[in-house]
Amino acid sequence: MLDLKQVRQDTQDIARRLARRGFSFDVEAFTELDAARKAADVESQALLAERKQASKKIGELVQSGVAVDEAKRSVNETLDKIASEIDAATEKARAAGAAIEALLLAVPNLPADDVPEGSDESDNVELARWGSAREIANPRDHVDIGEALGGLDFEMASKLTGARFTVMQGGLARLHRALIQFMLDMHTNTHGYTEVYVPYIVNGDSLRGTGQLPKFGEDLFKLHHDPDYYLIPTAEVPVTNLARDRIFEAEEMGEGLHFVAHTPCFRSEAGSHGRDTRGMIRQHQFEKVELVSLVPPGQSEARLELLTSHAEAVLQALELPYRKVLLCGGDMGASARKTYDLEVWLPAQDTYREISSCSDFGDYQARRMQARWRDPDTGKPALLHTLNGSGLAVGRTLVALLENGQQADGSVTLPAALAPYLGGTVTLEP
RNA sequence: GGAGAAGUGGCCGAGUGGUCGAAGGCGCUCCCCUGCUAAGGGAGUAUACGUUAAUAGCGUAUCGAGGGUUCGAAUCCCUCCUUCUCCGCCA
Repeated sequence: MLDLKQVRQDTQDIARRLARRGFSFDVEAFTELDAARKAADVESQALLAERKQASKKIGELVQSGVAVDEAKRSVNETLDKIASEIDAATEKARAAGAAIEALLLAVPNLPADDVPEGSDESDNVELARWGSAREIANPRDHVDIGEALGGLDFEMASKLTGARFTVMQGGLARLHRALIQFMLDMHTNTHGYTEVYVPYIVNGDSLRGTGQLPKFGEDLFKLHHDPDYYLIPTAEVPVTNLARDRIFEAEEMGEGLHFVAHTPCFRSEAGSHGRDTRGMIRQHQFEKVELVSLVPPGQSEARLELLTSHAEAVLQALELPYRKVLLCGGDMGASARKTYDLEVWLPAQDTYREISSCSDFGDYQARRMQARWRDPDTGKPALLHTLNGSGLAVGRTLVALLENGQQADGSVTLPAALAPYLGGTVTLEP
């Protein structure tokens, strides 16, 4: 969330900047709530101070030998007067504080200055293209290719569970697993990330930390458990929350903490919009290799470029044509202040589709989860900056490899980089 | 799942109803001393909110979380969470 102090100070400016991402910030409502909170705060604090003084006085008298009843009598007047007011005043202050908190939690992050204005994906800006699509006459989509290979079965999955799930077997299941290993190895061996294994089920605090709650609960699979448990929608949640309520020393922070994790991701919203009903583009369950960076403030902009390049390196190694897109304000996730999407070329769809999303969150998530480090210059705890990006979405990578590697004879040719992970072969035969 | 023990500041660790935001130690910062190294002396060292020009003062809150008792709670009571030990179960 945003810094309450900053919002209070630069209210108009904040509202103007939020408007660039299509969020209308109710300045009047905020100002009113904040004033009410302040008034309630001052009132309850004054009453508490009064009671504290009176109690202290009783304590002093008792210590000096005065009987307790006697001591109480001497300050009774004050206490009687305020006893009834304190409950009401503190409750009022608590409610007013909660109201501000709720309002603030619903406000998205301020977009970075270079984020283009716009309301939806049509206002996104294409920055670069890499690779060139191979000419494929009458390209088949991954569903046809996968079923022809005998490795992709959506009907079986719907029998086991329902719509929006996949069963893979044989060479495809192996390719799927190989992709995960390949990505993890690249990020740990050449990009310097630390691999972590994390829970796939998280609590509400973690989801509030990264911003999925309170606003986007309908996108989550919630378990029957008390207290509330949720299946993770992305590894971003457990991995970023590794820093929740922590203060890192400058030495352990170094140039930043960089984690990579492979996890399944569970999304309930997928499918409710009727988009991508065919194939494994949009599933309730999919695998992702996720990059998460926690860096000292001021370093997140540079880190975003680096992190994005790490995701690009996977696409390049897999020889998949893609483009890099800068999201406009209206298309970004609420917590992000700047996001690059990497979109891979899908011949059958004759278009680029998102395969990675890399975002800089500034201190927005860190403030929610109180992820801090001890700033060596001041000696004081200061909020970290957080980033994450997919490196890559595994299911969609598989789709892209099938569609881009398809041959006229029904086989699929895979990039050489995968050979070590596939027992030396780079061809999938029907 | 059962039985016990414990959760205090960056860390360790005192504190069972009163002036305790909290002794002491470690770590850290500044100063002094010391011709190296090591050691020594002194001062300071939580966070949030409010007030303020102020990162100065002052006020309020915070001792796992939430309730309760009390004029007053780190301290007493209740519920929950977590950790540890033992038992059960289990990949």
